[in-house]
This record gives sequence, C-alpha cells and structure tokens, in this order.
Amino acid sequence: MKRLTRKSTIYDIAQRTGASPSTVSAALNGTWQKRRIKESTALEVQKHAADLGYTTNMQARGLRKARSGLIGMILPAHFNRYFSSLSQIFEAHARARGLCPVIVSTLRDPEEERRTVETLISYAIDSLFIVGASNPDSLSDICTAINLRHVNIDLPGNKAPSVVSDNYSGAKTLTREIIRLMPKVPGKLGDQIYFIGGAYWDNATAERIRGFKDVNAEQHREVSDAQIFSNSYEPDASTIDVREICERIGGIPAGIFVNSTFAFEGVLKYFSTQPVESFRETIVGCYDYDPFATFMHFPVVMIRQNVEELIAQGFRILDEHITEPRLIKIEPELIHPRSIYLSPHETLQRHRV
Amino acid sequence: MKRLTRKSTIYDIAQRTGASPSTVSAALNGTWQKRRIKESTALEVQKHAADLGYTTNMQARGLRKARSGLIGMILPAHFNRYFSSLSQIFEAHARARGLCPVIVSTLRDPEEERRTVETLISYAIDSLFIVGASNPDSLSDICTAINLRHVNIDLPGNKAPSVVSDNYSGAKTLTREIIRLMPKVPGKLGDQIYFIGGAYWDNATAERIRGFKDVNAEQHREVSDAQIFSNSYEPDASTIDVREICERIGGIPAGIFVNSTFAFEGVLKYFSTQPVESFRETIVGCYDYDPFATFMHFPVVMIRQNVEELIAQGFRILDEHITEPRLIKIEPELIHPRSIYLSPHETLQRHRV
DNA sequence: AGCATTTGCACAATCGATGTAGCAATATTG
DNA sequence: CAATATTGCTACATCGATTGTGCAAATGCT
Repeated sequence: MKRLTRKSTIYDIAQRTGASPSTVSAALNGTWQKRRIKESTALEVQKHAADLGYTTNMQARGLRKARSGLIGMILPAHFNRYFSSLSQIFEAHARARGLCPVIVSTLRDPEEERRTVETLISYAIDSLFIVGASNPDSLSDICTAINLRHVNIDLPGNKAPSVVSDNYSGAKTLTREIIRLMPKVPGKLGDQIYFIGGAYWDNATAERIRGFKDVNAEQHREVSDAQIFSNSYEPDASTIDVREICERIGGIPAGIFVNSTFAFEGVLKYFSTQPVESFRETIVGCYDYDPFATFMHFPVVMIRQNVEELIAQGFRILDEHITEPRLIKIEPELIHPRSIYLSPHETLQRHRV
Repeated sequence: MKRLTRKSTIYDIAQRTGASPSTVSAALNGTWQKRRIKESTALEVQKHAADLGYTTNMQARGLRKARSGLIGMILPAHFNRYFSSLSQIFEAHARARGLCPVIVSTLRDPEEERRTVETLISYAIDSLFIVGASNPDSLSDICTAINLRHVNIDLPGNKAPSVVSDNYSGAKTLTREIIRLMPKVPGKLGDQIYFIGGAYWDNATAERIRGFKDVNAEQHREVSDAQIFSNSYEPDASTIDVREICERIGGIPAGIFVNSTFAFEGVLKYFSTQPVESFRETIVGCYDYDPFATFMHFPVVMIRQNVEELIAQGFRILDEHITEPRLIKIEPELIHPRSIYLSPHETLQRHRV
C-alpha cells in the first residue's frame, strides 16, 4: 500500500508520450513554440504531465540554468510587526514575479548574517534583499564577488543601492508631535524628553537622533547627551535605560522618543512594574508602527514606515539592474493614538497580486 | 574591473590541488575518512577551498542526493505575532539541524496553500510544517504522494500527525478569567459575554467555542448562538460583528472573547470610533498573545500558546519518523493584563542554538 | 520533377556534486 | 618472496532539466 512513488520526471512523460525528453522539456517550460514543437504534441505532453502530477524539479533546472527561482531576504527578526510587514509585502512581490521567497532572520548577528547570505548563495538565489543588516557592506562584498544582485533596505550601505525611510524627517515629525502633546507645565518634574533605543552608530538611529535634537533646538529646548540612550541592541537595554531615567528624575518622564517597537517592548516591561496612574501625563512616541501599540493606556504616537514603498523600490532597483550605490529615502507617516491603520487582513489582501 | 567570477566548484579546486573531483568532494563534505582519503590530502583540499571561498552548490548536491537541505513551513501570514513567533522558533530549530528554513505565507487561501506546497516540493524540501492550513488533509495527500514527511501545527488534520494547542482547555481558562474580571452587576446592560472571530468549522474555533460555552454553563450563564460570531475569516468580519453587537445592546459589552489577534485588530478598529470612556467596564479576553495588546486602555487578558513546544513537538515527530495521524495537545497559558512575557530579544536569544 | 525551405523533433553535452567500482601502489602475512 | 590485504586515489555514471546542433520529412517554389 505504500506508494513510494518518486516524483515523475520529463523522462517518465517522454516514455508515455513517445516524445523525447527535450521535446517534453520544451513543451512544459513554455519554449515549445520557439523550438518549433507542434502544438498538438505540446498539448499531448502537457496533458500527460498534468495527470502524472508532474512538477519541474527546480534543483535540476536551477543547476542547468545557474539560477534557482528563489529570491532571498535576510532581516533581523520575524517576531516584530515592522519586519514581518516587510516580509509580507516582499513575499507578495516575489510571488507576482514567479519567484519563491526565502526569508531568514539573523538576529542582528553579523556572523549569522554572513553565514546566512552564504547559505542563500549556495542555493543560487537570484537576488537578495538585505534588511536592517548590521554590516551591509561586508555582505555586499560577498554578493558582488559572485555577481549577485542585491539591495539594502532599512539600513543603508555604501556598496549597493539602499532604500531607507527618511529617518531624519520622520524623527522630526515624531518629536514635534510628542512635544505638542506633552503637558505644557514648564519646570515640572520630568518635563524633559528622552530618546531611548537603537545604537548611535547605525545610520538610522543617528539620523533620528539628529532629527530629535534639531526639533528640540528649534523649540528652544535643551537636549543634553544624558537624555539620549542609544548604545545597545541588547535585549534589556531599554528596560534598564528607562528605569535609570525614572529613578534619576523620580518619576516617569513627560515625553519619550522610543526608537523601535523592540525598544518599546523593553520600556513597557519596566512600565509594567509601575502603577497605572503614573502614566497619566506621559507621551510616548515610537519610531515604527504596531497596530496594538496605539491603544496603550497612555497616548502613543507612532511613525509608520512606508513598507510598501520600501519593498517596491527595492524591486525596482533590481529590475532596472541598478548596482551602483545610491540612497533612496522614503517618507514615513505619523500615526495618531488609537488608530488602526488597516486591519492586517486588508493589508494582506491589498498585496494579493 | 568587473569580477564576473563564477562561484568556484570542486573542479576548480581539483585543478589547483591536482586531486580528482571526487577526492575534492569527499574532502569537503566530510566523507573523506570513510573514502580513505589521506588526511593531508583532505586538509590540502580544504585549505584551497577556503581561500577560493568555495561553498557547495546545493542545487547540484540536492539533485544528486534527492534532498535539498531545505525545510518548509507554510502559515497563514507573517504579519502577526503568533505566527511570526512560530516562524522565529521554527527557524532556530531548522538552523540547529543545519537546514535552511523556507517560510511562506498563504493567506488562508486553500488554492495558494496547494500551489505553495507544490512549489516547495519542486525545490525538494526535506520536510514540511503545515501551520494553520485551511485544508490540511488535501495538503497531506500531496505530500504523501511523494513521501514527504510533514506535520500539522495549530490546526489538526486527519492524515498526518498534528500538534495543536489545547484549545478547549485554553478557552475555558480564558472564559473563566473574563467572567472573573467582569463587573459584577447582574442585569446591567451588556452584562452578557460575546465570542468573536474565527470560523466555527475549523477545529480550533470549534473547540474554543465549546470551552466558552461549557464555562458559561458551569457558571449558570446562558449563552445563545446570537452571542457567537464565528462565521468568517474575512478581513472586516470582526469589525462588523462587534459593531452589530454594540448597536444591538446600545453600548459596549462587558465581556468579549476574541478568537485571535487578527480578530482583535478588527475589534479595535471599531473601538477606535468610540469614545475612550465607553471602555471603562469592558473586559476583553483574546486567544493568542501579543505583547502590546496587554497594555490597552482597558483590561485585556490573553492566552499565550506554547509556541516553543508546538514547534519542538513538530520536530520530534519528524525525527521519530512518525507518519500516522495523531493529535498532540499542548497546554497554553494565561497572560494577565499589563504584562510582558519576555522581551522579543530575550525570546530570540533563548532560541539561538 | 528538382531544389530550397521550413517544420518537427531527437541527440548529446552540460550544470556540480556524489558514490560505486576498480586500479595501482604499498604494507602485511605466511 | 609470493600471496594477500590495505591504502589512496581516479574514472565514470548519475541526478533531471536545458539547449545548441543536426537531420529527416514535409512543404513550397519554379
């Protein structure tokens, strides 16, 4: 009863139809017109293929054609709304092109990033999206060495085209909004605004800090470096940082610029140890959008990166065979408290191609 | 200047070292002892391979060995904390086994599920995790036909081993907790508890409805079918359903059992149209956990499925070559309002293997 | 009819790695 | 020292699809 049926191959079909393997191949991969195969032959072959349940062995095809039909993406993590929205949209685009997406997370570990890229290369991926890599340029080197088309998304590199949010402008918008919503009680304890999360040496964080500082300056608020906590991607960094701030000022600050939803979770972890009432006058702005995060028990404004555009531009760059470094900035948008941008299913439906 | 360098192959290394391709192959894939290759030869080959930056062409290897080193997973969507936590952990396990994870979402579309499984098969994946499929059995048929090991996760099937949450028990726990937290004002408008989301014909929803009803019965609360809204996975279903409920009772119900974070987003979408004060006495229980969702401006209790165990058991089943259908139930846990279970990075770190 | 095209298809090499079978050189044994 | 065993390696077929080349047969043309 055990059907140890091997997958059927073009040779099986060749036998049944009496055609040669090359004819079968042509009939099935769409090149039969070019190869002057009679239509009736092609149809015959296709019929037999269909009822044998034939599907192309992509490894064989890939081996021969030196491309696989796979398209790779590496990103820091799946378990995050920003990154998973990137995956979701990346996937829709890949599918629309008849490619099979391979999305792997690398946990911001440079060594893991290298290994993963090499693994993907060993599967002969046709192109690669490098999302939020800690060292994009070293990955570019690997790709360039074997002529693999790739783009950086989210964090830019110097050796390949990059598509990123306009972090400076987004941070300015967000900072302005935080300040606008902050209780206007000058001199009040915790009247200052803090920046938490990320790492100052990465481009995105640096740009956001710049925007944060510039808006504060423009509004005649002093910002000292003691208000900026961006030295680590370590798990608990933001939990520890926010605790330190709160202990320093003896309360919860009136405004916090949180640099990512990852960091925001860390902040919440500390908040969960504090009484609910302590948040009455706290305004949190978070760079990155999470639908649930806009419904906190205190007001949260968020920046939603234009994920669709980030990915679309990435594909455009690959399509147009652009390989020289360049930087494309995409404007993000402000999301107000208690708003659901789109239900996730809607987002998904929109990208069914 | 353009380095159109092809990836180097065992033939390149063979040339440089003067060894034959088979020797090179053996030296590099670890079988050299078995094939009685002198250690010095093997080392020599490995050295040359290293500085040529050689990596195995997995398509060639896969073609020859009829397996690819890829392991597949299909799931409804990436853009969701439950599913993306499954991906995250799946990936860690895959990596620990030296496999490359290929995770593809299928948007609960049966046709897309079939197509995707066939695509994955055409890449000769070594095994497959089928997560939350709308029709697991038809996918099992496809897999069985070519002898592909697979497990169902989250939603069970009848033709392959399945690992699912104990939905009945989880739903009972959640329902009890909702009732416990609900304001004790009998006769009050909206004193009833509602069930929203999912589709009654899928096993998980059915089990949860059963748990929901049983606990209500046990507490001498009547539940009519008019309190249960589980007829659709359509995007806006839960938004529409909750609106209908609220309009029917002229307010927001005191207790809502929301069947997934997807549905919860839909509910929030409606809530965002209502004044904040209207939620003062609403208790929401949501089956599935999202870290941000526990910090809403009204109390939210959640059920966190034991994602680690779901995946671990899935791998165990594959490892032990279990193919006959069986159902493994994993106990989920209750998550209280305003609690962050683990920061995402911690979750990730724990699964770096 | 006689020649030139065109049509329809088959052959065989190829992609890169694997693994069986086998051969020569060396080592072991009686 | 001859016979046997072991060591170290190579040759070659193979996995399944693609594709350049070639060659009959059918058709067109004069």
